[in-house]
Amino acid sequence: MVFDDFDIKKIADSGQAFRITEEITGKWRFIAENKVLRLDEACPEIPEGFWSSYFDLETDYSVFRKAIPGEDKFLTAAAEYGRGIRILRQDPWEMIITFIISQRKNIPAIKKSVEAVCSLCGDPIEGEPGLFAFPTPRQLASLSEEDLKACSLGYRVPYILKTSRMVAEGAIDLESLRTAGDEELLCRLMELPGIGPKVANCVSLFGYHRIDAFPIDVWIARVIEEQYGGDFPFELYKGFGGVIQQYMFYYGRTGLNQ
DNA sequence: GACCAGGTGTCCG
DNA sequence: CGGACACCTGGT
Repeated sequence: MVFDDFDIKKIADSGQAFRITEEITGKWRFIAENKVLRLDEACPEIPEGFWSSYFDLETDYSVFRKAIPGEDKFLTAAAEYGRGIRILRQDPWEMIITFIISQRKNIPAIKKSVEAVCSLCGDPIEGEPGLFAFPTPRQLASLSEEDLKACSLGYRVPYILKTSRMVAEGAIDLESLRTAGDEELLCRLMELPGIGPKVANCVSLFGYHRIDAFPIDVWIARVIEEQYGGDFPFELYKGFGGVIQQYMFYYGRTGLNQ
């Protein structure tokens, strides 16, 4: 099985998902769409079906790590350090809003805003008092600017409202984009207000499982600059650059000094 | 109180 | 097309 390549803490800290919470030490809660899963970090039992797919358990990540040349000491270390991270299969709509929110925010602030939005207009989750599903496009589009301002969204409020309206009104069909090519997908996503190259790549990677998508944020840019003199060999990782990106990101942000 | 945080849109050369 | 700049708000 893959349990030598599945690490809840690393996944929670990898910045792909912002509704992961350590409820009690060692006991984690995941919320995705309108579903809740609780896992014990010592012996995680992942149900078949939705959650197995969510954690991408059918993929063998060791294959990706083997593509890293031994001479690349940095990436070799990063991949070992990040072993256990998986590219989650999340909902495209949730990724769009979450990563619009994420711009120029730190992780605690992102989580706070996401939870505020869910509580404000998401459906209550059955059997889970106090927990709410991620809002639908229509639910978000129905909010006022003031409602959203109360979620500490600042200048992102118009981005979120406009994007929600566009999706709710069918100006863009997130489902049909599942079959679009990677480039086409990025272009279509960037037609939405508040989505530029970085967010579009995050949505592609985490929402559409385009594991070749390679979001470049300040951390990755820093790593590429400092470790590769600004010239990263993307061609070595064609087809799964996003997995490598996750190792770089996690190591750059969590592992190196700081 | 200043400074910055997992960017984007806009303007200007 | 590249670079500079403003933008809400809270917090490694």
